[in-house]
Amino acid sequence: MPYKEREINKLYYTMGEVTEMFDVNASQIRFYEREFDILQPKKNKKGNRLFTQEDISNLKIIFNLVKEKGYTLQGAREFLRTNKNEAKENQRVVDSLERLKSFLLEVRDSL
Amino acid sequence: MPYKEREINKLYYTMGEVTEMFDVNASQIRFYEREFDILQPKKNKKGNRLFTQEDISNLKIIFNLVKEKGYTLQGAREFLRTNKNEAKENQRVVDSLERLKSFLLEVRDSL
DNA sequence: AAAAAGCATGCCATATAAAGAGCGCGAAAT
DNA sequence: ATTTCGCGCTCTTTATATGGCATGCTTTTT
Repeated sequence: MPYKEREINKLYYTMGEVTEMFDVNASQIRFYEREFDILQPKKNKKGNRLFTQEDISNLKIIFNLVKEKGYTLQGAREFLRTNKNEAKENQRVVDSLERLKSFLLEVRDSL
Repeated sequence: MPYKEREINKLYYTMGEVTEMFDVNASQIRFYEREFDILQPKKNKKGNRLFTQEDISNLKIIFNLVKEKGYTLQGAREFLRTNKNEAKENQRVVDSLERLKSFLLEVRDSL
């Protein structure tokens, strides 16, 4: 009989659990769900939300950005969006700078 | 048209210059002055504001945080309190790159 | 069965934040 | 002397963010 961490690795959290966890009310969670694409909890046949660990994690990030860091919802959205593509963006910047460098060398040589 | 990092910097900027520089209206600048301790432009005998280079620099940082990054004023205040030096340095780099960019654009157009 | 609890959607109300607008005044410039 | 600019002040407006309610449907409890 293998050891299972059922409590810790819960599959799904209910709306009530989530509101208690973050000490907010349900309408705010639903509101955030509308505001942030990354929040997409599953729903059961009845329609009740089933928040995954991933959803909880995303909510933590969002609440941190908004409540601790002082981002607007808009700002938090953009932050999340650009952090997702962080690697891509870095590469893009590097490429851009490389092109810039060779251009500068050309300019210098033409003077 | 040589590229110069350093520009001849004015000692003081008037309210009109500042509002045009940031494309905002005066009440917002005055508002920010109340909201951010860091903003303390001098005033002449008449009471008109004399914005120093330092004030401009601080305004740039604030506008970047609020308009680009999506911070609330409250969030920007806290950010500045703990990251003022880093923010300054970042802004310095950004300014430098933007001057470089416009220089490059001029070069391109002159070809 | 009846009552209560939990959650759904949808709409409206509220609070605060952020920005803009109007005004009368005065100094300086044209 | 008229215009321009900016002052402080106050009032409004707009946007953001959150809360709350009405109603209805299941599930759980009494």
